[in-house]
Amino acid sequence: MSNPFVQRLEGLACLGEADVRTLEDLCKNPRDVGSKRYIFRESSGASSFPVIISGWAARHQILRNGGRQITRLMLPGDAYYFDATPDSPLHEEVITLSSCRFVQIPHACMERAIKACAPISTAMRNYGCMENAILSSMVVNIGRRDALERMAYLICELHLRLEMIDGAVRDDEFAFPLTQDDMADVLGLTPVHINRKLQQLRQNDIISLRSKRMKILDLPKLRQIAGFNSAYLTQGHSEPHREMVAA
Amino acid sequence: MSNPFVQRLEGLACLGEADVRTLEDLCKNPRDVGSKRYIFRESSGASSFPVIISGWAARHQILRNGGRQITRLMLPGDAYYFDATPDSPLHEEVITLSSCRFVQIPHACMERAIKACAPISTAMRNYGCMENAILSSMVVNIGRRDALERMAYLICELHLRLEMIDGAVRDDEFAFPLTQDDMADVLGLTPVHINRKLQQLRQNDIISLRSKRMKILDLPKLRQIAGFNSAYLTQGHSEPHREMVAA
DNA sequence: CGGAACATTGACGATAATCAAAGCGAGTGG
DNA sequence: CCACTCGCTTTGATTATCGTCAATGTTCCG
Repeated sequence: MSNPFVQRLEGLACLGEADVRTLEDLCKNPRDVGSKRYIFRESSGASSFPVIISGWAARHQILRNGGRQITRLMLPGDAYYFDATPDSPLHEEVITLSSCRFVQIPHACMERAIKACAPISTAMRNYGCMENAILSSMVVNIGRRDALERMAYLICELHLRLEMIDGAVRDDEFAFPLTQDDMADVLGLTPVHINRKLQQLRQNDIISLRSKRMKILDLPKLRQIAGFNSAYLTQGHSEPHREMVAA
Repeated sequence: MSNPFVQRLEGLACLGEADVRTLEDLCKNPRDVGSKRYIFRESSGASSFPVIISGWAARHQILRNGGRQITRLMLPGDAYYFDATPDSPLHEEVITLSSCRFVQIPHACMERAIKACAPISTAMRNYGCMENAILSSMVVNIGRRDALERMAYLICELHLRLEMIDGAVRDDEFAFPLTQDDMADVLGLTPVHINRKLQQLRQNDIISLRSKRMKILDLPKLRQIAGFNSAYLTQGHSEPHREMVAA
């Protein structure tokens, strides 16, 4: 199976054979770690950045009151590529949410690759834009949707992102390593509340989630709750999830 | 006064004289518009992107229930530069929040500049990373801080961003064109709630805000409430704003 | 002067947080 | 193989932050 990071970049710019080889060179010597391991710690002068090959990870920040917010779920092919010359200290850390295989790419090597290959430069720029778009949608999700909508949206987003990875989704079913605590920290809610809303989705036969496997039973309804999908948005102002059974 | 966009990019990469000239060429023919005008509408095939020269603007999304979330406040020098070849439709629009001067840069021209000048390419890549960092901090802010903390954080962030622009801040005082409705849509709250929390900050002599001018009276306390500032974060787990007078 | 947009206030309601306890399930060690 | 533990999930009761609704005030502008 080919490298998901390379595949990702191929989707973001037109790469030549030489570019692909250059990237694959950067991804040699992957490492394996277990769940809940830090693979990037706050340290401004970090000289390399992690790229996820398999498994899930997350970027998060810890607040002074002990609160935690995950800012980005990292799926296979995702990288924590940041400003190569950061003045501002990075508050974010990267932690694995499942067993993971990942590579550490030295910044200097990536810089070299970017200088040498224009398509790689374009791909990385576009990667930043894509991350940006996902972050924007997270802001909207957390800022303006209620708990049920948020959760539905998250599931829709993950479903879509996973579909773009070889063999990650089959019959709308996929591995889902997040604990309810993790989901709470993604969505800005409490674990207890997550639990209750999950059950609401389950009882309405919209999803099933057991032993770290998620199956979407009713994708249209899930998307409707989430207000996902541009098609839905442009269909005019249809009503939110009124027809759902009350909890 | 020099162009704030060029200054911004100069802060993000080391530009040569030729690069600066190229960028200044891109910024010819600015346009002026009044407040609450769209300067970028949802339209996937947009051929140019806006750059703010003076005034404030915002990227936002409108939800199907009429809700609105601002995902990014755009200050002078900020651009809405997105993926040059977007497959996914853009849901975001850019609206001015005050009278604005801005330029529209054709994507093709920016592409050409990026191809021709490596430093510009680097600067734009870093610009994306910087936006990313701001968006991450917005996610944390909205996801895990209460209303008062959120507002304090927003003010701190804007103060810091404005300080980097020539003449925008003087004695911790600056133009602040946001209405309370705008602030609500930035912070994921309601206007009524914004109003009450603003008063809390005013009554504690932390800020003053009158006729679109913000003055920070007690920056340390404001930052303390917000949990801003890495210095503060690393000072150990000090207590949140307990000493504040209850509303 | 009149109107519109924006800000302020109060009363009430609802969503989500908090606290606390019990249940479940997978892996570990005796 | 069973008891035990640990992490995670589930449940109930209670609290509080924030939202909603509605009315009044204020400021700005033509």
